[in-house]
Amino acid sequence: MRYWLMKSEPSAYGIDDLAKDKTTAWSGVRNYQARNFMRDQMRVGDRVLFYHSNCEEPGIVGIAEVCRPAHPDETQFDRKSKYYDAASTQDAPRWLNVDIRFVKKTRLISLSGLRAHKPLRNMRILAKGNRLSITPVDPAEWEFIEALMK
DNA sequence: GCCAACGTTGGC
DNA sequence: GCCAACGTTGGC
Repeated sequence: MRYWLMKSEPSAYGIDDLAKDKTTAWSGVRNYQARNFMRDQMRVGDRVLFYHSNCEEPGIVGIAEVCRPAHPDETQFDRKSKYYDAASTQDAPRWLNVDIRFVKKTRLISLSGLRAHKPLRNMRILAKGNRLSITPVDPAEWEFIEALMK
Protein backbone atom coordinates (compact mmCIF):
# COMPACT_ATOMS: atom_id res chain seq x y z
CA MET A 1 0.00 0.00 0.00
CA ARG A 2 1.23 3.46 -0.88
CA TYR A 3 0.49 6.93 0.44
CA TRP A 4 -0.30 10.05 -1.59
CA LEU A 5 -1.17 13.69 -1.34
CA MET A 6 -3.78 15.04 -3.74
CA LYS A 7 -4.46 18.73 -4.21
CA SER A 8 -7.77 20.32 -5.00
CA GLU A 9 -9.04 23.84 -4.98
CA PRO A 10 -11.90 23.94 -2.46
CA SER A 11 -13.77 26.39 -4.70
CA ALA A 12 -13.81 23.65 -7.35
CA TYR A 13 -14.03 20.49 -5.24
CA GLY A 14 -13.26 20.46 -1.54
CA ILE A 15 -13.32 17.93 1.29
CA ASP A 16 -16.96 18.79 2.05
CA ASP A 17 -17.89 17.87 -1.50
CA LEU A 18 -16.17 14.52 -1.08
CA ALA A 19 -17.83 13.98 2.30
CA LYS A 20 -21.19 14.53 0.62
CA ASP A 21 -20.46 12.47 -2.53
CA LYS A 22 -18.66 9.65 -0.65
CA THR A 23 -16.72 8.78 -3.83
CA THR A 24 -15.57 10.78 -6.81
CA ALA A 25 -13.71 10.30 -10.09
CA TRP A 26 -10.42 12.21 -9.90
CA SER A 27 -10.85 13.40 -13.48
CA GLY A 28 -9.40 16.48 -15.09
CA VAL A 29 -5.73 15.76 -14.37
CA ARG A 30 -3.81 17.04 -17.39
CA ASN A 31 -0.25 16.58 -16.25
CA TYR A 32 1.72 13.55 -17.37
CA GLN A 33 3.60 12.99 -14.13
CA ALA A 34 0.39 13.00 -12.12
CA ARG A 35 -1.30 10.76 -14.69
CA ASN A 36 1.58 8.31 -14.52
CA PHE A 37 1.32 8.09 -10.75
CA MET A 38 -2.35 7.16 -11.11
CA ARG A 39 -1.73 4.75 -13.98
CA ASP A 40 1.41 3.01 -12.75
CA GLN A 41 1.48 3.19 -8.99
CA MET A 42 -1.90 3.88 -7.42
CA ARG A 43 -3.78 0.82 -6.22
CA VAL A 44 -7.15 0.32 -4.58
CA GLY A 45 -6.67 0.83 -0.85
CA ASP A 46 -3.86 3.37 -1.15
CA ARG A 47 -4.32 6.18 1.35
CA VAL A 48 -4.62 9.83 0.34
CA LEU A 49 -4.03 13.11 2.14
CA PHE A 50 -6.64 15.53 0.79
CA TYR A 51 -5.10 18.99 0.39
CA HIS A 52 -6.80 22.32 -0.25
CA SER A 53 -4.76 24.55 -2.57
CA ASN A 54 -5.07 28.08 -3.89
CA CYS A 55 -7.28 29.22 -1.04
CA GLU A 56 -7.24 31.24 2.15
CA GLU A 57 -5.84 28.45 4.32
CA PRO A 58 -3.92 25.96 2.19
CA GLY A 59 -3.26 22.63 3.89
CA ILE A 60 -4.35 19.07 4.57
CA VAL A 61 -8.00 18.81 5.53
CA GLY A 62 -8.84 15.12 5.38
CA ILE A 63 -8.13 11.54 4.39
CA ALA A 64 -9.39 9.56 1.43
CA GLU A 65 -8.52 6.27 -0.19
CA VAL A 66 -8.27 4.96 -3.71
CA CYS A 67 -11.39 2.91 -4.50
CA ARG A 68 -11.07 2.33 -8.25
CA PRO A 69 -7.94 1.84 -10.35
CA ALA A 70 -6.97 4.09 -13.23
CA HIS A 71 -9.42 4.10 -16.14
CA PRO A 72 -9.99 6.47 -19.08
CA ASP A 73 -10.98 9.97 -17.95
CA GLU A 74 -14.45 10.61 -19.38
CA THR A 75 -14.02 14.37 -19.51
CA GLN A 76 -11.40 14.14 -22.26
CA PHE A 77 -14.12 13.00 -24.70
CA ASP A 78 -16.73 15.52 -23.60
CA ARG A 79 -16.77 18.47 -25.97
CA LYS A 80 -18.55 20.58 -23.40
CA SER A 81 -15.98 19.93 -20.68
CA LYS A 82 -13.14 22.33 -20.04
CA TYR A 83 -10.99 19.20 -19.89
CA TYR A 84 -11.95 18.12 -23.42
CA ASP A 85 -8.91 16.97 -25.39
CA ALA A 86 -9.46 16.83 -29.14
CA ALA A 87 -6.17 14.98 -29.58
CA SER A 88 -7.27 12.02 -27.48
CA THR A 89 -9.11 9.01 -28.94
CA GLN A 90 -11.28 6.22 -27.50
CA ASP A 91 -8.76 3.67 -28.79
CA ALA A 92 -5.80 5.38 -27.17
CA PRO A 93 -7.07 7.61 -24.37
CA ARG A 94 -4.42 10.05 -23.27
CA TRP A 95 -5.80 10.78 -19.80
CA LEU A 96 -6.73 8.43 -16.99
CA ASN A 97 -8.02 8.81 -13.49
CA VAL A 98 -8.58 6.82 -10.33
CA ASP A 99 -11.62 7.21 -8.10
CA ILE A 100 -11.29 8.04 -4.42
CA ARG A 101 -13.52 7.42 -1.41
CA PHE A 102 -14.04 9.74 1.54
CA VAL A 103 -12.54 8.45 4.79
CA LYS A 104 -12.67 11.39 7.18
CA LYS A 105 -12.23 15.07 7.70
CA THR A 106 -9.39 16.15 9.97
CA ARG A 107 -8.36 19.36 11.60
CA LEU A 108 -6.53 21.65 9.22
CA ILE A 109 -2.83 20.92 8.99
CA SER A 110 -1.75 24.09 7.30
CA LEU A 111 1.11 24.51 4.89
CA SER A 112 2.99 26.55 7.47
CA GLY A 113 2.22 23.85 10.03
CA LEU A 114 3.78 21.22 7.80
CA ARG A 115 6.84 23.41 7.33
CA ALA A 116 7.28 23.64 11.08
CA HIS A 117 8.21 19.96 11.40
CA LYS A 118 11.67 18.68 10.58
CA PRO A 119 10.56 15.09 9.77
CA LEU A 120 8.44 16.56 6.96
CA ARG A 121 11.09 18.79 5.44
CA ASN A 122 11.54 16.57 2.38
CA MET A 123 7.86 16.45 1.46
CA ARG A 124 7.30 17.26 -2.19
CA ILE A 125 4.52 19.65 -1.31
CA LEU A 126 7.02 21.80 0.57
CA ALA A 127 9.58 21.96 -2.24
CA LYS A 128 10.06 25.31 -3.88
CA GLY A 129 8.12 25.62 -7.10
CA ASN A 130 6.17 22.43 -6.57
CA ARG A 131 3.00 22.38 -8.63
CA LEU A 132 2.34 18.68 -9.05
CA SER A 133 -1.22 17.91 -8.00
CA ILE A 134 -0.50 14.30 -6.99
CA THR A 135 2.64 13.46 -5.03
CA PRO A 136 3.86 10.37 -3.18
CA VAL A 137 4.10 10.54 0.62
CA ASP A 138 6.64 8.47 2.57
CA PRO A 139 5.17 6.03 5.13
CA ALA A 140 7.14 7.81 7.85
CA GLU A 141 5.71 11.15 6.75
CA TRP A 142 2.22 9.68 6.71
CA GLU A 143 2.57 8.37 10.25
CA PHE A 144 3.91 11.68 11.46
CA ILE A 145 1.03 13.59 9.89
CA GLU A 146 -1.55 11.12 11.25
CA ALA A 147 -0.15 11.76 14.72
CA LEU A 148 -0.52 15.51 14.15
CA MET A 149 -4.18 15.01 13.35
CA LYS A 150 -4.99 13.63 16.80
C1' DG B 1 -3.63 40.83 -7.96
C1' DC B 2 1.33 39.73 -8.24
C1' DC B 3 4.76 36.88 -9.75
C1' DA B 4 8.08 32.85 -9.51
C1' DA B 5 8.29 28.34 -11.08
C1' DC B 6 7.11 25.04 -14.12
C1' DG B 7 5.12 22.45 -18.32
C1' DT B 8 3.83 22.71 -23.09
C1' DT B 9 3.89 24.42 -27.71
C1' DG B 10 5.69 25.44 -32.02
C1' DG B 11 8.96 27.91 -35.18
C1' DC B 12 13.29 27.17 -36.84
C1' DG C 1 16.48 19.13 -30.88
C1' DC C 2 16.71 23.89 -29.14
C1' DC C 3 14.55 27.42 -26.83
C1' DA C 4 11.49 31.59 -26.62
C1' DA C 5 6.86 32.45 -25.84
C1' DC C 6 2.98 31.37 -23.59
C1' DG C 7 -0.35 29.43 -20.18
C1' DT C 8 -1.07 27.58 -15.60
C1' DT C 9 -0.36 26.86 -10.72
C1' DG C 10 -0.61 28.40 -6.25
C1' DG C 11 1.44 30.86 -2.22
C1' DC C 12 1.42 35.25 -0.61
